[in-house]
Amino acid sequence: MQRYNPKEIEPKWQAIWDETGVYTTDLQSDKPKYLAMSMFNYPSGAGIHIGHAMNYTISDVKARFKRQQGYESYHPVGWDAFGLPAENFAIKSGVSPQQSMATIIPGYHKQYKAMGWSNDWEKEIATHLPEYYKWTQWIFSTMYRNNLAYQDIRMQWWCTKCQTVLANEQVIDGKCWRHDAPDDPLVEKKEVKQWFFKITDYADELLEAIDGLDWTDTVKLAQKNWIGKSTGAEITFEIDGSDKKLTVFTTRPDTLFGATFMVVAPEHPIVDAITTSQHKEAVTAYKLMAAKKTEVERQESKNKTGEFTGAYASNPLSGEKMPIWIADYVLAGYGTGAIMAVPAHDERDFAFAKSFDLPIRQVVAPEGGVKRDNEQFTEGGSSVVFDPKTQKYAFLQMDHHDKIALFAGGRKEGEDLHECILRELREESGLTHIAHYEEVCTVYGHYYHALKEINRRAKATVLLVILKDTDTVATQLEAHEKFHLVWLDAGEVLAKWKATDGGHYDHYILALEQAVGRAIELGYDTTSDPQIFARSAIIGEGVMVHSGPYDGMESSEAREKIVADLAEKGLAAEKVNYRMRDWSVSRQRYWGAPIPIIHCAKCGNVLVPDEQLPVVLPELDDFAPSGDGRSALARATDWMKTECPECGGPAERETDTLDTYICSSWYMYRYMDPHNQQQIFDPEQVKKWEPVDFYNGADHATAHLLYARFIGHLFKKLGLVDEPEPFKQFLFNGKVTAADGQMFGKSKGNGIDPLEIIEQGYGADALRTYLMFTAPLDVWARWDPQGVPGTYRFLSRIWSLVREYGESKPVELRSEQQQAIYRSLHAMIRKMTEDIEANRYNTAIAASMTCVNELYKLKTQAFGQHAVWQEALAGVVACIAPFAPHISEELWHQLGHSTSVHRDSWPKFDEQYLVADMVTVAIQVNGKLRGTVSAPTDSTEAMVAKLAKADTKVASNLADKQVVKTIYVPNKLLNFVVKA
RNA sequence: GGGCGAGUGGCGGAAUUGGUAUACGCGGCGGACUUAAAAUCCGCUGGUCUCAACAACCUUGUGGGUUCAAGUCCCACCUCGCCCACCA
Repeated sequence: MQRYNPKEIEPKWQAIWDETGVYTTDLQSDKPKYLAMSMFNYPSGAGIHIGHAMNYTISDVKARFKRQQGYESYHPVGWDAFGLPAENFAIKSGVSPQQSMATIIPGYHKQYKAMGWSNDWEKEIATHLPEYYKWTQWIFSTMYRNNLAYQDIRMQWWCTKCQTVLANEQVIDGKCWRHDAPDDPLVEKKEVKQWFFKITDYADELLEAIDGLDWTDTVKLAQKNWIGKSTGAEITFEIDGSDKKLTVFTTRPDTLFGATFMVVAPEHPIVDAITTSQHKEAVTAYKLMAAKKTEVERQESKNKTGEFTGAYASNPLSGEKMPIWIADYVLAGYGTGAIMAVPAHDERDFAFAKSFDLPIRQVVAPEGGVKRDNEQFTEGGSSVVFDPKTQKYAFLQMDHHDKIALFAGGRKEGEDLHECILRELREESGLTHIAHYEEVCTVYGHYYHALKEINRRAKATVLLVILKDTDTVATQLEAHEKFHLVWLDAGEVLAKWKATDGGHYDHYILALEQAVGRAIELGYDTTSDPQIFARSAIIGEGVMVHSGPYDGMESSEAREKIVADLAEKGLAAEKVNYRMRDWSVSRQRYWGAPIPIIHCAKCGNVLVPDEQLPVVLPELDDFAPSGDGRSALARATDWMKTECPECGGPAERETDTLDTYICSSWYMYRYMDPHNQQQIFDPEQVKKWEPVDFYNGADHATAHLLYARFIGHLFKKLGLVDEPEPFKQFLFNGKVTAADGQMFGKSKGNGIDPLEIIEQGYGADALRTYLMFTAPLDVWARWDPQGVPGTYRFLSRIWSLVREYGESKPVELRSEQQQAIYRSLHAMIRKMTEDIEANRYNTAIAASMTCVNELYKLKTQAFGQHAVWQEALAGVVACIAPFAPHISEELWHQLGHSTSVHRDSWPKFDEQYLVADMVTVAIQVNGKLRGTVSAPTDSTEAMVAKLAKADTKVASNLADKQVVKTIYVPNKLLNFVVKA
């Protein structure tokens, strides 16, 4: 018998598929459509690697499955050809990127075909070809005409040695990627005029549409985070001795009374106007320093830096004077570039206040304990008491159990709060010799007063009390107060409280942390762990304190009330902010689509008329940036000099090119009408084919997906599409790593070359099947050198089975033999149909393996030419065809078919073959498996119970015991609940 | 620091969503075929105890809980991975 030899059959069928156009999609077809694709490839000299093999096989399987199911299925192919790597290669080698692409891309054709991917090559696209980028430019023009494109000056990285602008990814550890030696200069920032798309206009609708997408959850979350919507308010502050006002954005207007200073970004325009002459020098120096700082430096320095401007703002509610500082932790590009600093409730403000010794005032009191009915409100305080000599804290311990509490009590009518707390301490502990005390925080707590039998809600001010000595006077405990004084480490008590669930001690824990943290700061406590007890900002909701008329309100309520009150005076307004910025679309680079703008001295920026598109990228000899911040195009004088489309006078072309993200943000639409010369695409045709049914990639690709969605939403507004979302389903698939879990990489030299695996004789089919089988698609797969031989063996078994069948003689099959074959076949068809649909390729393949194993067993009974065997083998071949297209096509033909297995061949499963006469029912005693019985399908409980009791093992477990009840799940299990 | 996710045999991973844990594959062991090897085919393969079998008990990161029944649900903890990271 002829052996399974992929080296023979794979090239054979690849050639036949090419000739017959099996994978050519009829975009006008009346069949239901299906469009499956992976993110298109960036062509480089390296060719495809194992990651590509994974990505494209995933969408190929999906496309093939649908094609076999009778869909007009389309698996398009294209090249994301513009971009930096090709340009850098051109600069180094002197070969134009146009020429490199012309040699590289045909190389990919061979590799894609060797993998057996069912691409439609008639509709191939490439973003660097004028016929494509004509429409990329048209998108720019469309943005411009719809007031969605504008020019602005932004800071850009600049390498003084290269005399060129750098992209973010070219800045490595603060230095230029080509000049990173120790004596090379740090990159600088330079102001550059750039083009932007106003994607922020679409922020809200792009955010809202996310929930309706059938995408991997983490990717949806990444989209949301990128957009970064936050709701809050803008509040306006008056500045002392100036008619200028300072507006800030905050999500916590409720903490306004806790604002103790203001911070503005160093680049904020107000800085120069308000800085007093005394502080001018220092502020200017700080601004310079901040401008030079790289991102890395900013992140390295954990300590907050800043400079006082000498100016003061007034708190619009309390009238309090607050110093205005500048600091680079406030970003010019977000909100208004200025904040009100609330150190008690914001980590960054807290750190800043500590650095510069600015006041910290708590205004939100967290609430702990469990809320109960009919609570009585009390006001009072607690004390955290420390003895520096023994380095221990004093607590109360209940006489009868080990509950530990702070000293606490309610305030009497007319009593001073601090007096009250110290009085309670004296009465409960007898401690009176106090060296120092101060307020550390205020908390609210719910508790049950066991002796008075009432529920309480208490507002407690917490004092840190430092003792002179531990001498005591007699305690004055009331009859019900049965507790005594104990000295403990703060860490022990904290651990104990934290271990108690239910949140009963939450407010105590906070009070203890704050108090101990303060004792450490003051230098009294030298033994508690400063990591655990570091004082920090109090984040979250609570009850308002130290906030004048808002005291006692819930913070969420105060938030609205304060904004409303200020709004009446025109000093505040609700405001939504987005983290997302407008899309910077211009690059001072050669290898991209030229921006279709002409600069005229008389008319300003003028759009190149649509009929003059494309603005063709001229071929040059030198592709390096021109040194003045412009691309190499600035040296292409003939190209650059043109006339103004409006006045006909002399004018210059824009020398910036478009960000490659634009090219990739609309390519899916071009796939649907790739050869259109008249328009970007025919809207009617796209409306038939949109959206992409299945899209996958091994990256969150947050920016790419967001930009593509933006284009979709814009096209919807323009009436070019019906569906604003371009990708219906997106699967974020895992990558392939080395066997040891390390990433594959050129530098590591551990790469796996898919073509080499194919060449070794295992073939593309075994490789494809292995990649889809080894792990769920969203899990990172580890490369197992034994894996491909394993799937090769599986395919060989199918091969042998079909070949043996072909050489066999006719046989008779008994009805139960036929049934057994059918049951096995249809179980596989059902499982594979469902699993491939749901992207569970690994279990789909497992189902086909199970079926093949069963057929091997059945084969020993009776094997030979018979309609049932013929059907079973054809079914197996058809079902593995999406994974292993070559072998299945070969065997399909060997089984007598004359048309391709890859169209309209997917078998349907029939439930009738899956219903068994007998089922295995598990028998449990008290939930433990004690045996199984074989019973007719849909047996009654009584019938199964009878069978079960006949089982010796079950019977022995039931002996001497009384059956209390039974649980019966038909066709599944019977559970006897017994007691001795 | 914040967010998300995951811990199941020697390994990659299954488990119809609360109902027989370890499907399928890899690896390992044994057998058949062969002069022999490779290839192929068949069988066994979670642990403890045991020469072996039977039986029993244990087992889904750890500890508790809910339930007739928990890998699956709830609470706490441990470990790992990923993404974001001064966004007010």
